[in-house]
Amino acid sequence: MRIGELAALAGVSTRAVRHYHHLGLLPEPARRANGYREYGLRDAVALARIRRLTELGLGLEEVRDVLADDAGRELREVLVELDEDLARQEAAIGVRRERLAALLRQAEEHGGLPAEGPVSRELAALYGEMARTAAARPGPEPAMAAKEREVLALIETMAEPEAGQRMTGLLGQAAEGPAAMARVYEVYELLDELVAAEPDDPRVARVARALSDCIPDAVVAEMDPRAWQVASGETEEGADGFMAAFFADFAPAQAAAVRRAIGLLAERAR
Amino acid sequence: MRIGELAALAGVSTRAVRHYHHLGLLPEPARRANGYREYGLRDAVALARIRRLTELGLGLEEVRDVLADDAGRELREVLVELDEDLARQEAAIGVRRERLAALLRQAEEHGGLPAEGPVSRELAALYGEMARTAAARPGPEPAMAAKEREVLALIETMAEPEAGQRMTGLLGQAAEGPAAMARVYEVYELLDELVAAEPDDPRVARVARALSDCIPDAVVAEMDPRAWQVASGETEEGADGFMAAFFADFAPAQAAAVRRAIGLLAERAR
DNA sequence: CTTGACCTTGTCGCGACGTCAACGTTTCTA
DNA sequence: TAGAAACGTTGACGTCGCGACAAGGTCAAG
Repeated sequence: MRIGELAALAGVSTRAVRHYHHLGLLPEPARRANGYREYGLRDAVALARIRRLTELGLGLEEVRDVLADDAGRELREVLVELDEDLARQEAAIGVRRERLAALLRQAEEHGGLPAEGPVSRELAALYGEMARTAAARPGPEPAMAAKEREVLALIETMAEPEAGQRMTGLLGQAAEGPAAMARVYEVYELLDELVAAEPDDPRVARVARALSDCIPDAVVAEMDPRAWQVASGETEEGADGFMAAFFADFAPAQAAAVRRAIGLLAERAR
Repeated sequence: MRIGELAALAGVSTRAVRHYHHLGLLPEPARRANGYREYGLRDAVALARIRRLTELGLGLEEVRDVLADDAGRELREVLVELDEDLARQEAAIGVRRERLAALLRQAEEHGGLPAEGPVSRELAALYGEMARTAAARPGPEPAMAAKEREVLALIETMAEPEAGQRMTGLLGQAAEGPAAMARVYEVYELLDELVAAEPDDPRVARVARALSDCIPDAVVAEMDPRAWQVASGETEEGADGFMAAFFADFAPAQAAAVRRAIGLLAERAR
């Protein structure tokens, strides 16, 4: 047999056969006078075994080890290990398919794939409300509003879906209705004015109070108690660094205002 | 944020972030005076979206397309396609795991993994019988015996398990018992003598008859009718080329003897 | 003699980064 | 104040199982 016949017999490519030679998986056979490799049934048997092992999912190195040791002991271990690996892969694929199915279902129920733009329908609704409010107000939209959208999107993409959507839901409840959202926008403008201020600017306290006043008591009562630690700066170094990034993205005076607002909310929660 | 903080926030490596920059997935942010990249929450949002898409299994090129088009239409198509792909992978893994489980089960029932050495327990038994016969006979084992083992192993590794094991079972039945196997070994020696003979050597006919006489009528009756075509040379060019390799591995006179033996069996089958 | 199907060796490419290398910057510590 | 540890920068190579191509040599048939 020449290499093409051998390869066809085993159902692999000639390139693969040469590759196996190169890796030492399959011994190089004798050559004809013209340099062609000359194979016998022995080689077909060996190649078939290689192919069966690779089809089981073994890497070529593993196949070589198994063929070399030829003990049978090691093969069993490798196969068991391989099966565990396959089980993990299968589980991972299952998870991904479930998430895909969830995404596609959600996309059909209310158009809008969560993987892009606003994540959840709650957040999409909030974005819509903000857009309407901005359109109804004179002048350009406050820069703070855009930043707020970013923060919310980040929270939803990074936190567990449950927690993220709960938070968005709370905020949507806090700014429910055009009037409430209009007040929020006024606070955005106040925050915008702090962009170049010092952290000890007297306006910081007033903005913090205005921000706190935007949140109704019902919402404050349901907020995550861990949030109150943020005001004291405890979480800045710990956890996932999210809050650090959050505050670092603000101007100093803005960060101070937000921090103090959270402190006010903490007091109200008690 | 510097790149390490961003990466930690999103749960990826800094290398991955730079990779995304390189591919144009994530825009290069402004640099500090020292050349460090400076990131904001915007980038964290973008990176989180990239990560979610890649975790769904999209390739980076696909992610870039999706982010660029931002239509949502295309994303749905990609996701559906991806789900089909995952389904295929899942099925393939399932098949592999089933085969693995079958292998391991068989290995426990009677030690000996089919992926190495003799394939089935029938063949292992046959090998054992051959070894005993060879030990009981004077002189070295005929070369033909080793070749026979190779052929049988090849058949079992390449054919469907069912057909291969049936064939081995038949042969085991044909050479059942020490006396029968001893007669087979005598035929092996006759075949060995033909290694340098011409195809028209008068011994060819006698060897063919001896070979045919080794197979009892009960076995002939159960053999695959397609085998009879082999004697006429019909299958040499068709099918999978296995028979071509089979005969090519013999010396010309040996091949002729086997072919004529099959012809004799075909007559007996009628 | 050409054509086309085979064979030879050798090298690059893929996908999503990991992992040096060789160097500069910042920050903590003795 | 020096040095070390821990960051950052760009660039290039390694991974895995071959596929694809280059640039030829060999062989049977028309």
